Amino acid sequence: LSSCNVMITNYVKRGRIEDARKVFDEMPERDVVTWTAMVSGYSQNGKIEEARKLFDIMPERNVISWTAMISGFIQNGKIEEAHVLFDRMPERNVVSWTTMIVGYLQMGKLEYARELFDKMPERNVVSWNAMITAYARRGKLEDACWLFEEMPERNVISWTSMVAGYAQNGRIDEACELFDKMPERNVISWNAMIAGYAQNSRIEDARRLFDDMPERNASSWNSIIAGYVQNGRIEDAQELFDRMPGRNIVSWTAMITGYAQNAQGEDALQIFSKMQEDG
RNA sequence: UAAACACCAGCGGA
Repeated sequence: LSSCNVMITNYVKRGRIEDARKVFDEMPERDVVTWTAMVSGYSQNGKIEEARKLFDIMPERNVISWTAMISGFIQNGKIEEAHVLFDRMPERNVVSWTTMIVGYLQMGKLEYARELFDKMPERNVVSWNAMITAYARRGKLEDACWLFEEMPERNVISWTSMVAGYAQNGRIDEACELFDKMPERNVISWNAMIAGYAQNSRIEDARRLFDDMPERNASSWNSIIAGYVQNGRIEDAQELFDRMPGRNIVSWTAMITGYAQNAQGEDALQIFSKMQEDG
């Protein structure tokens, strides 16, 4: 039973919902985890009606099943349906509340989300982070900051959200100050800071951070490359591009548009053919 | 083994 559940989970993760369904159909017995995994799987693959169908006929539901269904509606832009279920569910936990709040935040209804946040019986670090991120993204940095200071504990996501918020709103020095104070950083924190510098024409600062990073992913490389491209430093971009391990479609496109914008149509075309050779 | 949060990385789409 649980090995079938694992298979379903793995298929869903890889977007192979039909295969998941096959396993589901052939199982001799199913438990609430099985059903919930399928509901979640259909939701994540945009098949919300199918998810709802299963949800309605599943023999038993727990708070996770309800929340999964709510999350499905939200992911598919149906906030009202989500709220109806939220009101109807027999018990709600902190995840249910936070899911609902995120739904409203994604729709830009910050005031209403905040009401729910204030009303919820208990909050955890994810609830706080969701609010902070939404405020920060929309430039309400004072609100974000207030919550950030108010929250009982902060994790790397809380810090990164604040840094990204300042960086995205052009308050790059405040972002930097916060970044320096971070108790721990991961590659996403570094990337947020690098993108902030690159976007504010502080490409040298971006480069310095990039060189100091303990580890880099494709996003790190592409951010710095794009930064050079945007500042017309196509040779520097090219140099990094050549050194970059595991170039992806984003890297290639950045370079091609870089050459195109610099009226070097020939080079752009050359890169394009190289990309095709590379597969 | 099932539900919620952070990097406006390039181009494009509605």
